[in-house]
Amino acid sequence: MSPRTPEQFEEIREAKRALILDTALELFANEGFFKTSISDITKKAGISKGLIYNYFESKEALIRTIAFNGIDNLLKNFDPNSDSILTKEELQYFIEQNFVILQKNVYFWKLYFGIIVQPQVLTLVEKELMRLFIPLYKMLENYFKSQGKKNPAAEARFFGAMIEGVYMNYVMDPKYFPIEDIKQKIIDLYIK
Amino acid sequence: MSPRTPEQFEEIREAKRALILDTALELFANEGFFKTSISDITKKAGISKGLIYNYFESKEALIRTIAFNGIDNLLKNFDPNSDSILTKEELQYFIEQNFVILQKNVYFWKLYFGIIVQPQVLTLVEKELMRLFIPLYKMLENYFKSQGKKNPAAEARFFGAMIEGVYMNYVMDPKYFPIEDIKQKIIDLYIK
Amino acid sequence: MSPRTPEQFEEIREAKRALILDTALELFANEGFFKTSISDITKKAGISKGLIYNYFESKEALIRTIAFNGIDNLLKNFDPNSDSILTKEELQYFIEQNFVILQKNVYFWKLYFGIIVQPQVLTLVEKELMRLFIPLYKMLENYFKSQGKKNPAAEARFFGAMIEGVYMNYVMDPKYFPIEDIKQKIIDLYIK
Amino acid sequence: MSPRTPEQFEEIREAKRALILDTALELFANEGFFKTSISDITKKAGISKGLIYNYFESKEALIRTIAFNGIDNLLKNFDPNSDSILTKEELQYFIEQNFVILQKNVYFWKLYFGIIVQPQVLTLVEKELMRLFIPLYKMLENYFKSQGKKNPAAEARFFGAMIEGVYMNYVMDPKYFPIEDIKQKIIDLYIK
DNA sequence: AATGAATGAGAGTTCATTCAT
DNA sequence: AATGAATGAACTCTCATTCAT
Repeated sequence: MSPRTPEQFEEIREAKRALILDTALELFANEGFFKTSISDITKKAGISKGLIYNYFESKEALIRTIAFNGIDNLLKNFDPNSDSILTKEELQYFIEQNFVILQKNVYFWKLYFGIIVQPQVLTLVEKELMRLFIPLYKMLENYFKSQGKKNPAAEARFFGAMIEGVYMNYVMDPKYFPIEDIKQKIIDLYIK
Repeated sequence: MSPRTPEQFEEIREAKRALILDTALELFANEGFFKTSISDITKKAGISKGLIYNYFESKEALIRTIAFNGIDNLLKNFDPNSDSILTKEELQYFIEQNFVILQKNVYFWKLYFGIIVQPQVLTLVEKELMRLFIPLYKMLENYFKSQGKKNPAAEARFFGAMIEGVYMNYVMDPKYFPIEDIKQKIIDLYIK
Repeated sequence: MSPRTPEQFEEIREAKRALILDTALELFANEGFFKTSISDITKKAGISKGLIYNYFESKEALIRTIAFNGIDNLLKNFDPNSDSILTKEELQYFIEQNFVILQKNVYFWKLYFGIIVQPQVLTLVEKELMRLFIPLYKMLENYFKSQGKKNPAAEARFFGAMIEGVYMNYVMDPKYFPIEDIKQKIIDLYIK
Repeated sequence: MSPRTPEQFEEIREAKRALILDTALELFANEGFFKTSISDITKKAGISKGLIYNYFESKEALIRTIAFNGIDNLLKNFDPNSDSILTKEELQYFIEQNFVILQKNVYFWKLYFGIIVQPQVLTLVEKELMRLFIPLYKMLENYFKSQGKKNPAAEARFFGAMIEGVYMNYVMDPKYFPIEDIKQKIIDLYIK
């Protein structure tokens, strides 16, 4: 008869919040942000339409939260120190980590591509996403400079574009894309 | 004041059709398919809302036409003969052609990425787009086989993914992406 | 830690009830009935959303209670005996009392005008409000009749309308409305 | 078969616009702005829900248009020249005009009171409404000054408040409010 | 061939109210 | 007595599409 304790409420909130985020991520990733209605999300999550606004201010706030969560989660796995220069072994580890992360976060990467290819749509999110990759590019640039490359910035951008292309092809067709062979190919290319 | 000949009518129709397609392509590419309303297109094209349905059955038919036109236009520039095997010189030409086409069709490629990253959205279009690239992949596979590569299919997919990654980075940031350096880098990589 | 007596419970209930009524009055008056949500009230009162329904059946019941309380409180200050006929001195006192009450209950009067100008909205409340003014009108009518006025009913309604107009202007702009001058003007007008 | 001429379209638009404005004014006046939904308006006007947005940007734009139209229409009947000073005869005409206007625009005045008593709701409209009455107050002030009144500003505000009170009582109960008697009473009061 | 007024389904969002605790 | 998560109906607004002219 007595009300739930604040801790109980907090538990409920956390669980429900996570349910909404997970459901929304899956739908946004698979169906696209615009094709996914709030109704779609609440139906799949088994909650009422109103409840989602108890947890998120708006549909855009929802995707922004998802995007930032994803990036946070991502960067935890990298922690690139852009000042120190990578050794070849560390680059190999970095590449391999990339593939681990890719395969563990397919939904997130689908969403990521859905966002970046429509810049005007979610400007804020997109700008933030970009900014988060800057340290990674810096790190790569430093590495290529240390390797005596003539144009380390271009090398870094090529590396990034290549990885992004591989990511995109994988998330679009994870079943048949020869991800292992391609990982090996990239390692051979950069680690000799 | 004399009545128009059937040929003149046809000319007018063709011009209007092209106007609609061009306008829609630009808007779809820059603003995204969902953010672009039929009204946006007719306003920018200076025509009435009804007229667009005189030429296209629906908004989806419109984007499908644009996508197919783009692909057609694209393949004209390649005309890959998947039976004959490329020489190294031909591959170099193929790569260079790729970059020419990329830079000549930025709008189309923006649209392309907008479409493929949301498969469920425009299933038909996406399926067709994929199918059109099969001969190119076949051609690449044959080439890598002729070069004695162990896994020519994976090599082809890697090549395709890499190109796609470069394309995507270029269309998102054509001003600063070091496209020339990267073209050279790819040529060096594959042509030695 | 000793259990509370029934009297203490009653005290707590009364205090909570008053808190809700005061908070709601202020918000209804300043922001309007429709613009004020139950959430707004509970937030400002520092209570939970459920609690308000422990004290009031519905949002409409809440405003109805507020309106009736206000009127009760008002009439206590007048206690017009509609049978006995006012002297000039008593009318002057009545007028002066009016201005005291106006300045002491600005929130209530704001709410009052918010309610009466939208009759269909809160029919019940509005009907009740009207009914409560009948004795005042009767009293005024009697007074004007005793003063030999040809049309005492019209005189009473004019008096009422004038007062209402002054009230409305005051609550809308209490800082700059020259309330004292106007009180004097009315006294001069009716008391000679 | 040929499309309507621009003139025909203009005619249609004007007629429909007027229908929407009239319907909305009646509903806003009688039921209140918040109680009246866009659906209520379109249902009563016999049009589809979407159409209203072909003519007005939003519900607020709709009430703003109605309010400004009403004021425009009103001021046309006054055209107060705030520099020249009214004679007694002109003041009498002004008062009589007031009552003509009141009785011809009952819906507008209901709406007017609905708006001004909820200042926070439609700030913009309300501010504008107020501004439009300034010349009238100025004119009254000048008149009372010319009559040798000690406090012409307060006299003007009292006059305005009294008129407003009468207006409000009339629109709330036009059937029984003794408007003619009260008009005479005011004329007697001010014209002697 | 061309117009744009009109439709209506469905979107995102709000909020009075309920209810398990 | 008290909590706040949860509901669902109703809201404002959008937009692809239709159709009379």
